[in-house]
Amino acid sequence: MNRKTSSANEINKLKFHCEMDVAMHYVGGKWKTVVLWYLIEDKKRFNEIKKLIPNITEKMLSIQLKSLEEDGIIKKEVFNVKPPLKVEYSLTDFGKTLIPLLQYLVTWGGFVVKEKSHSIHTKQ
Amino acid sequence: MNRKTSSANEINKLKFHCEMDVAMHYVGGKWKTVVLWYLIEDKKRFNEIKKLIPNITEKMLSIQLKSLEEDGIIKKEVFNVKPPLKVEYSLTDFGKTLIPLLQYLVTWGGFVVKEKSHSIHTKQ
DNA sequence: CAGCATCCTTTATGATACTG
DNA sequence: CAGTATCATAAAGGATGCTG
Repeated sequence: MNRKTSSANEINKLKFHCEMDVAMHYVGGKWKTVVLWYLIEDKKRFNEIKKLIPNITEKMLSIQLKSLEEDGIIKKEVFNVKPPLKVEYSLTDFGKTLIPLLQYLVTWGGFVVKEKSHSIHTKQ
Repeated sequence: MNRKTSSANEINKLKFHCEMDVAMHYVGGKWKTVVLWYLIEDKKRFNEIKKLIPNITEKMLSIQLKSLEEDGIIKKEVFNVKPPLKVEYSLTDFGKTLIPLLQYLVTWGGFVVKEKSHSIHTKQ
């Protein structure tokens, strides 16, 4: 695999130094991977996601959903115009290409929790 | 896989909401994955990494390397005490468990660059 | 229900100069 | 060579109240 990534990539006016930058643009930050994780299973409504992630604020959830939608990772469907609104979020086909990555992240995270809780790992 | 992650995990005094939080703690941020990517191949010196990532500042590289070392992902070896110093950074065994993830990230990033540059993907 | 607006604090990142 | 110190901005995150 090529590590000599001296040329910059450009996607929608954004410049990236390397493929890693590109990937992290889509899944980086504190919340995106968590939100996406809960959308793998099935489409969900705003408050469903909110309840699944107790410590996220409505503002942050709103920002993440908007960002993911703009990036084409998820799609938003509005089912009625008058309150109470019904809105559903789901992965796009493009977003589904992230599933293996999300699964690996969760698996690795779980692995680390086990390792660390058993104090197998120490600082080197 | 279990998505009901209501219980918090704790690693070295840090609390995490779910496995995803844990994983992102180790590889999140703008630089960590990039730095780690260049360390897969072989151990490297500070200025070697710096040259491979032209737009990183010494300060940021220093912060990332310190953080990765504290997390046990990389190890630092100092070979002489008097300037000019020789310091080498390399992945620990624990850090090497991240390699598949890093490879997937780069592969996915490359895939996206291709897709987007061909305008196959549009906002939904 | 599904958000947005506002104000605020905390992290992250950056530019530049300097040191053992 | 391998960093640190300082000053600064930008981005992320959060609390609270309000709205169509």
